[in-house]
Amino acid sequence: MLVTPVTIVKRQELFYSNSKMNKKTDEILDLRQFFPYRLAVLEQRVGIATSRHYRHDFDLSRVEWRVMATLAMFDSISATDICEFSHMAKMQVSRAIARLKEKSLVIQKVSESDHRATQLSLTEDGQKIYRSIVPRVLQEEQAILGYLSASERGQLQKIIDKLEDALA
Amino acid sequence: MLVTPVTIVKRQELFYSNSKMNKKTDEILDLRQFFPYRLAVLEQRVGIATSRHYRHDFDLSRVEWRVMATLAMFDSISATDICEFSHMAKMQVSRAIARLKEKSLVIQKVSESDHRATQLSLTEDGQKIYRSIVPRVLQEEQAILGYLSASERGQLQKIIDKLEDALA
DNA sequence: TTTAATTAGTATCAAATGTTACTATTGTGG
DNA sequence: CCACAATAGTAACATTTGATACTAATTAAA
Repeated sequence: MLVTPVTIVKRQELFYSNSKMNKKTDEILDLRQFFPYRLAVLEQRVGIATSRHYRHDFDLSRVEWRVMATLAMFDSISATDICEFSHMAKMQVSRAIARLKEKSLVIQKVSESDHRATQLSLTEDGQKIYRSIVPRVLQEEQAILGYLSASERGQLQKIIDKLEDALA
Repeated sequence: MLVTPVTIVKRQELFYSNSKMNKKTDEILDLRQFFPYRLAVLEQRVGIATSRHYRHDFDLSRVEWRVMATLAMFDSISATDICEFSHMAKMQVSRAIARLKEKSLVIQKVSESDHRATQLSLTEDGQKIYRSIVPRVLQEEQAILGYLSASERGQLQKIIDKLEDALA
């Protein structure tokens, strides 16, 4: 069981304030209030809760799921487009496609207009699996967001929008 | 360059509303509005921005950094306590400790009271490096949060609190 | 006590991931 | 045209990560 931290620096002001951040440099950082850390912990938990629905039951990795979710949004799309759309590196996407082809969930054919590129799409099986996953992850999302009030959900969306714009 | 999605389901209501989530199941999920996905993308960016300050300049992995940050908060602590406090698996922590010992940033000695357990602490060098990192990551945090208004930062903190309580 | 069950930490092996470089194809400047 | 740069996708290698199982030590149970 964990004892009490030696020195917990009060960082409420830091988190809240926008002031010029020149506090003493040799202070102890309280990880539990450090935004990047909190975000990482939260993301991990949300990711675990969500990925159950495709990993456990359909043996899909997160990258594979994202590729499928991207393909479902487009008629036919190249691997590079998937990278751009889904914010993943091309090697990740390439490998995910390879596995999805093995599982016959995705078809890949050389593009007519550019013989370097390929056109990808979900197979019937791929679509079927996709359609079974969607309501489940949506329900999971709603379960999680359900812990927030309606106005908090609005705030959250706006905040994520802002941060993404800023960090893009 | 990416073409327009075939069918973008309007999911604003879903994201905002708390309603009973029985929409048609065979809809297309718009990844870009799906909370777990957005959170993952955001977390990745924040993580990259933050980790620059210890990875690039001190060759520390994220886990190593977290172990150090945890050690800095306690006089002397066991590996298991680090796991519990920092939300990491024990194998991750064990490996991070091994590397930190190689770098002479951490000392590990067998606990007096329990000869299975160990007591860990930062070395002088470890403390020195820690103290150089803290102001940098704090500044990075502030730069990121600086894109939000003061009230938004407050909202964000409250929202993370709520979600973490719920998902714990 | 002696035995069984639990715990702390690590070793080991398989799987996933990152990095670099390669092949094939297309675009571009002379 | 032709040489050269840029692009799409993959291969190959090194490194990291995850899962399992193991050793040693402690606790609980009979």
